[in-house]
Amino acid sequence: MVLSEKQKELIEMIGVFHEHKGLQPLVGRIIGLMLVHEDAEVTFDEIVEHLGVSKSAVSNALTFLQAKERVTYHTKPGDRKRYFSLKLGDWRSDFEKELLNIAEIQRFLEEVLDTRKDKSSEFCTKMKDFSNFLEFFRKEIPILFERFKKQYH
Amino acid sequence: MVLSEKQKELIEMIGVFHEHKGLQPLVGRIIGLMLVHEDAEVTFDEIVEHLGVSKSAVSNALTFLQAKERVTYHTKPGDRKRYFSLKLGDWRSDFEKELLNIAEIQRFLEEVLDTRKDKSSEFCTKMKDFSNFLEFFRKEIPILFERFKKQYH
DNA sequence: TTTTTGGTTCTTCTTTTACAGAACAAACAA
DNA sequence: TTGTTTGTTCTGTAAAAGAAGAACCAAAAA
Repeated sequence: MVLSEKQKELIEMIGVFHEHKGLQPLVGRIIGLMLVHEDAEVTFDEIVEHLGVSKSAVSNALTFLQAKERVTYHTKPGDRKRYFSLKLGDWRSDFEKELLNIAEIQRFLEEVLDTRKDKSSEFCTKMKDFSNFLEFFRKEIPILFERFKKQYH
Repeated sequence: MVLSEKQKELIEMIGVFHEHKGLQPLVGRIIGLMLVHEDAEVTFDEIVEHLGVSKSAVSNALTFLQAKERVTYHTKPGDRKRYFSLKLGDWRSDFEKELLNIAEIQRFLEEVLDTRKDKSSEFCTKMKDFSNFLEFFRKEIPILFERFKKQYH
């Protein structure tokens, strides 16, 4: 398959987006390539060629993506190549995990509040306020997912 | 002020938490120090001493935190020191921005869907499903914040 | 005026990241 | 058997990150 300019551009944009989330550049671009690839799956060689990187870099990136359960591969009879693709099936739980994770700061806030003597200060009130919201948020997220499921299926 | 073991531990934990979000180590620890500090505000020197880092590192970290509007300082009459503290007042909009930002991937998903020929494939269906959820999510987040405000105030 | 305080900027150093390239290995093919 | 395909692992390295230390500067104090 040959990539159009538009596709190459999308790969870069998706790559940068994932870089901002702390993933290494190549990892984000592999995700981009898998998303735009017409077969929705790519071989090891295709990654090497389309992204112009070394085999070792690709091997490490794929190992990482599989460890994080973002990618799997399957094989085809009479073909030794692996066909790597995104585990898009899990987007729901992945996204939920991500949301709950950013709310993890609540645990630290509560611990900090425990250690503070000025419980009724404006500072503590604001922290408590935020902590309460995060608690609320963590309870509401699963409900939000449920509502979506019912509404759209 | 002298920090207890518990407080030092909290600073480290809060530091690591922020490192995972892509902030540089010292920045996360400064946030931790400001959270546990009994005055809820720290001077430049206190940061240098409590965290055992150089003045230049502290200067750069504080510049960064102020640019990101996470920190401000005020001064006291007859005292040349700056008292730096967290801008905790904005937690609500900050957190909302963070949530909407992680939903930004939807934009790319829609663009990818545009370029794909296999619109009715399982792959595209799942992407569209995710994209729909993200749209739903982005609309619901502000509502969630509103509900919290009413419920707890 | 000179000195001190509080902080910034510039240069340098160390460590880590992200990748390249070559050697290697396992499975299959000839 | 020998060679080929499909990756993996090991070693090296350029570049960037993160911070140290010294020089520097502006405002206030002496």
